[in-house]
Amino acid sequence: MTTTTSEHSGPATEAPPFRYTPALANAIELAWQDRWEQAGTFEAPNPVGDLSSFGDGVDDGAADGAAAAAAAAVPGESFYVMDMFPYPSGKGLHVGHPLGYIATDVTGRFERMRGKNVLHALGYDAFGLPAEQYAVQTGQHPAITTDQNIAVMRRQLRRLGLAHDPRRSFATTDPEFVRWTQWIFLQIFSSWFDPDATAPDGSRGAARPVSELVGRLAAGEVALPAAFEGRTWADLTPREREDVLADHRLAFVADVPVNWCPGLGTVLANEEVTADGRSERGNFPVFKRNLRQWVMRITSYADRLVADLDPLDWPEKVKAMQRNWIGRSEGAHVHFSVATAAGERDLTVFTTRPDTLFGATYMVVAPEHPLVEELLASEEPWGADVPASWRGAAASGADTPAAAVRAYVAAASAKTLQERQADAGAKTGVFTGGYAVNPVNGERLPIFVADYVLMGYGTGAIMAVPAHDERDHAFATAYGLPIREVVSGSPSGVQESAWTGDGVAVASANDEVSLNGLAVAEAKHAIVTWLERTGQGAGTTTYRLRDWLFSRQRYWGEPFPVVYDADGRVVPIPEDMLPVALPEVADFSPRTFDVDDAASSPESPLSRATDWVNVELDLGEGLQTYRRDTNTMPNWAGSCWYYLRYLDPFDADAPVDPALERYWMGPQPGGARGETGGVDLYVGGVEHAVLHLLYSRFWHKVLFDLGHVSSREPFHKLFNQGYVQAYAYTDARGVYVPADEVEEVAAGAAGADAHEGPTFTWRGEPVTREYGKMGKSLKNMVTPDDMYAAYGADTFRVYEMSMGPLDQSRAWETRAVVGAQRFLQRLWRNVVSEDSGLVTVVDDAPDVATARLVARTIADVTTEYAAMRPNTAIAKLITLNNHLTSLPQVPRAAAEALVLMVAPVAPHIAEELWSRLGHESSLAHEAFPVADPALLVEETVTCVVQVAGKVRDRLEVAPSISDAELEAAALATPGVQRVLAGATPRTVIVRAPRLVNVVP
RNA sequence: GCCCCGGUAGCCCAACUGGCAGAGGCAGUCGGCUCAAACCCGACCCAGUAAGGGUUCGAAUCCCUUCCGGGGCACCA
Repeated sequence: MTTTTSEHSGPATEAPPFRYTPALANAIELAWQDRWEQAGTFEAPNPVGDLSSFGDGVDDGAADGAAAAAAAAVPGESFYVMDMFPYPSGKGLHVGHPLGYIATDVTGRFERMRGKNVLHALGYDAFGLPAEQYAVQTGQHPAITTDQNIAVMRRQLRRLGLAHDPRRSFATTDPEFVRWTQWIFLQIFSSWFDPDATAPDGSRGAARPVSELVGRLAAGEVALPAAFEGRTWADLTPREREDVLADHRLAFVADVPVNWCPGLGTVLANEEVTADGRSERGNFPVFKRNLRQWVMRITSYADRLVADLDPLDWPEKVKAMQRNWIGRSEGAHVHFSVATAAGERDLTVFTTRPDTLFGATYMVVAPEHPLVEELLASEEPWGADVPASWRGAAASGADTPAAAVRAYVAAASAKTLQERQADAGAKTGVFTGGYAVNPVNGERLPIFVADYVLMGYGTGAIMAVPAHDERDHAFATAYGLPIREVVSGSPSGVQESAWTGDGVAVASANDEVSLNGLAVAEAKHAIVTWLERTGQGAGTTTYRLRDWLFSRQRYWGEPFPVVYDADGRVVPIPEDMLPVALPEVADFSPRTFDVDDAASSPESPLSRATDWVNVELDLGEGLQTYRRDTNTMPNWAGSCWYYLRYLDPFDADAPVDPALERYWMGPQPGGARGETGGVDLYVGGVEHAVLHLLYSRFWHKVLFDLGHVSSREPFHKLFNQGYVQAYAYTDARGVYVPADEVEEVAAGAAGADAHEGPTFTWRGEPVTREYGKMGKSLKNMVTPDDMYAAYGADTFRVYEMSMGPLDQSRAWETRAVVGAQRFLQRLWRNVVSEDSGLVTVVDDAPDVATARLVARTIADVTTEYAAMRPNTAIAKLITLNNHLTSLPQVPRAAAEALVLMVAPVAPHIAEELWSRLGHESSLAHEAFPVADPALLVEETVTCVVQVAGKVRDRLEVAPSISDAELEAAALATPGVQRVLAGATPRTVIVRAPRLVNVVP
């Protein structure tokens, strides 16, 4: 293409006719975007299958590198680069949104020029709340809204010139995609976690088909649960069998304590509830309720999810957040026996400090603990020796433990999670009237109910060791309970405050075991050994991670591919009947409630589609009436596996052809993708550190265990890009004013406060500056469309990439964009005459200085691009460009190298210049320049001569100079001579060829 | 409260395993082009690295303390 234009950048200007103006930039960009699309330039060939060649008939541009590459074998080296895919919100993009997309595009284009087969595509995460809420308001089906939003977003992003393979784009709402999401769900449903199985990577404990478990149950190798004692597998009804299997399935329906959010009308996963007990979306109160819901047994994988973080090339911060969330902690279960009205009961506690067992002085159970009711059965009055403070709040006026505890439990359950956490620190509780026997010394310990112990962690019961646990210490102090030191080391005494540090065990012995004198770690080991030998406990590991609540009471999500028979037994839908599509409904909204109505229950919009819910099917048991599941999957389902579908978007037989998964994602021990395999580069915001990234790792490991994928992790390298933020301004009333109309008054200028920084005015009135998100409500939004119109996409790309390190957040500054534009204008001028439009480069060889600078730039820019530092790469390109500007004539060799190196960040202008330089095909597959090593070696280097660390002189020396020669030369310099003034140096440090330091 | 990351010219940011504090951009100043201005071209100006202490021949870089900013976790037994 050769774009000729006489358009000017503005009406009143007389710019030269071939200047690189925004108008010219736009013309070039649109033309190249069309050409790329028509030629299929960025279509990445698969090694096998329907995408192994380029779009049939569409591609006549055989001259393009992509087509040439496809004709030959697929490159052996693949590079799979991905963005966390967008939710098409319809609100419109601002200049911050494309940051990550540009970054992956730059890296992808660079790697493509390095000869790799680069796969880069973008799909849409299209199920979810905004489209549903819009549907609720307007009655328009969310599918229509979603399609419209996707179309708008596609157009906006296309204008950026992203090198995506358009054939591989999809939305999670596409029926074919939903089909495979449901298929994977059924794979998980049909699997159980066999703790004794070995995974393909050698780890212990792996997913296996449930059919294997059925075989073992039928053969009696695995015992039935206690409820079915005396019966055999063959005796059980189908419903009973399913109940047995549900205890093992990786996806199962169960009555579980869930986070119920009346304001949203749905239940939420733990990860979707904020630390202060509110919904992440909408910020509504959340209550704990027991409800029948789908759950995924992610906790089975807790160990592997922790262990496999190590080999991943991820930011340490994200790894730490995942480790923290999983919260693995090693300790012991210890059995205490409790006498109740109904007889002896076991109270098992979890502790990370079994070495402090001898220091236990009381017990605490969570208000929801099942033992509570048993303890209260007796209804006996308080014993005479029970202090008043143990009897609960005076207001309750309870004269029996049962009444006091019930009042306390009721009060605790009425609290929202938020209230419960707000009260943390103030320890409250009530004595239950019961006692537990400490297995190490037979002491009777009073059992309290207190809400500082959580039912959701460990066993929901603890042994309290006030001397060595701060929480127990606070409670013991408040309730007058004894504090007994069993680990030495407290500086101020344990009566004063708990000692949780290291020390030596004291007062910790019975007839069979003594911990006295042992350090903490040894003492733990000794007591666990004793507990295990005597059957009173065992070493164990627990996790903070909870199983994943997987159902939502919403319309716009994937339906569950199961039905229930007349007995309420879950029956999976056969694979050939997938996908299960959503029914048409009149009302898309779940029933929502008053945000504080804890007693309400969820009611899904699907439950009203009775024709759909009640269905006659033949599922191999004859025609029967079944009931469908009226929940839908959470928004995370599609994003748990979408990265596999880009590889093989049209596969009708599997979510992905295993051969393609191996080629694009397979492990490369010692190579780029390491032993884990996975996507080569995954870029997105840190906000997904635990949610999406943990869930998809879990699904991936199940697919790995079942043999569907060869990689054991989905994402080998993860990169978190920063955010683009912006200044906003408020006037005296606190109302936002348009940021682009605010004027800055320099510090020290007339009228400015000399001591403060710069001040700001809007229409002459002072305004206050604040910093934060970009958005319409703050009147500081700048859109990509604004940038295309004012500068063109290339300038916008260069500016975004040059603002600073990719992983840092940065402030948008529109007035600084002109720097990027000047760079590209100068680049243009170095190749093309602004007056005639003709190419001005000459074929003469570059002078030595230019050749060296070109070589140096190639070497540096290659390093910077490869390390994802486009900001420093651009700085070096600008340096070379400025050097070429200073030459009377630009040599072709230098210009071509520069154009190729600019291509990843500013692809349109680079293609245009490349074309004008006489090349017929796109530079997208052109080899990235390689520096001539001979030119990288400096002829002379500057050696710094220091005396006592201060620079006193400089020498121009050969890089190969020896230490001795250099030392002699340095000592002879006038600078050294002057400072030393005849004295003999004590030491001379020589770091040839760069530095000599003389120590006088 | 605990943990992590950061603080370098007016602003955004560079500086390889410790070795000349400056690559690049914005803003500013001066000059060229111009009737003039903008654009453009050329040149210039600009910090001793948040503060203090330590290690070292030598510290922006390593260690300690403090301050400031950003983020994560927070009754997890």
